[in-house]
Amino acid sequence: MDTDPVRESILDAAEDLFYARGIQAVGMDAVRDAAGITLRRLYQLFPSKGDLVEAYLVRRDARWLRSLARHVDAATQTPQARLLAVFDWLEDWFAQSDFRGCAFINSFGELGGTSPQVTAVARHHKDAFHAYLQGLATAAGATADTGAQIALLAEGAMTTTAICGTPAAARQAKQAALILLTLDARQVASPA
Amino acid sequence: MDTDPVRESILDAAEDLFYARGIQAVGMDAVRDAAGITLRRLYQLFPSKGDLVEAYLVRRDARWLRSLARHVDAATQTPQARLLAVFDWLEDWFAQSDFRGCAFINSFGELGGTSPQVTAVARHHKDAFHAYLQGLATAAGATADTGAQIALLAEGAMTTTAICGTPAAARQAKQAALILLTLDARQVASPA
DNA sequence: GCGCCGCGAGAACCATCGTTCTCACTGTGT
DNA sequence: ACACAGTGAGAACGATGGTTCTCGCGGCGC
Repeated sequence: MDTDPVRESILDAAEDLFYARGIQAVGMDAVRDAAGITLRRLYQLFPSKGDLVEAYLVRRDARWLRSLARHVDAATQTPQARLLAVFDWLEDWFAQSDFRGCAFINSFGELGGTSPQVTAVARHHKDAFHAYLQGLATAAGATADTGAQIALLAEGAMTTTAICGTPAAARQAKQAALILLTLDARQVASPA
Repeated sequence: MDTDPVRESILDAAEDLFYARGIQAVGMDAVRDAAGITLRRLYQLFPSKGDLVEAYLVRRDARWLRSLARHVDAATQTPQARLLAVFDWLEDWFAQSDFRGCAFINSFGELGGTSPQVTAVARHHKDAFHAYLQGLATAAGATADTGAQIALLAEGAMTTTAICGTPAAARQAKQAALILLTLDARQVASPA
């Protein structure tokens, strides 16, 4: 059910195109060409472009978080290392030649003002990502607030890398996260 | 020259619409209606939509940074307070009812993949903002790297507030910035 | 063999949108 | 008074893109 190969190849093509060029800049014809199918089949599986966009975002959300979690789970030395591994994963992602920022931030910027569906998926994705980071942070002995702050660093690194093209942001964010984390664990800073 | 009232009112209308709905979702007719002028005048002042978009972004860049700098200059108690005032200004911005994130992040997400002009203005804006923060940070006795980290917090707060709608991000970012700043000034954390 | 259902390929349709053109009108210099 | 330059209002044009339709064909049950 979740593994219809035609559906997946359509979503593969749509993801490449939407992520690289933006959603509105990609026509259904381009998706058809890239997927190597007929327009008829495309509309049978996704009755409208909005459905295709939503499916693209939903699948990317699930895969993105799963890939991150796998990388984090691969570095299970300490709870702190798990949290910091997030930024190594981000750094690898940023280094990919086709990196163009967070698909959900981009989609929200493009369609958040007019499409409640896109807004909902983007919000769901960010909520899940931030909750995941807060879980890692609390597991490392920090407060949820520190987890939220570390999430802000990760978000900032994504957009900064995308727009400015500087590869330093991931490492800067990691270093800041380490400081916030160790400080919080030692409770050096007094709470606001 | 810089103060043609018709030109400014067109840019006012375009800014409202582009920022609220996204650029591609706003037609030139909508700009004409909102500005209360004729299409002919519109095209006399901005020969193409691309020109209008670029002028919108360039003006917003200048005004945004000027408004921020004015707020910072109004709080000249200490160099540290100046840097932290940035986050108070952000919090005020985030609280505005029409807040929909950073116009440059949004525009980049929408058109960065296809428009070099939009990419260039967005990059210029982010470079200027980050340089400004790094200047405030070094003035407060921190390193430029700490300034860059604080910039990541600010960027993350913008997108998180826009997408998740949580009003806490500005304060969380401010608190994290304070920690990074004081720690860096005291050189408690060893560099990576 | 023979209807018939579903498919592939692509044209067609319809709305939208960026851009330009028409046309009637008005103010102005002589 | 009159030629004329520029304007407002809106139609028109051309391209694009989402969506649907046509047509010819191949497989499948009787």
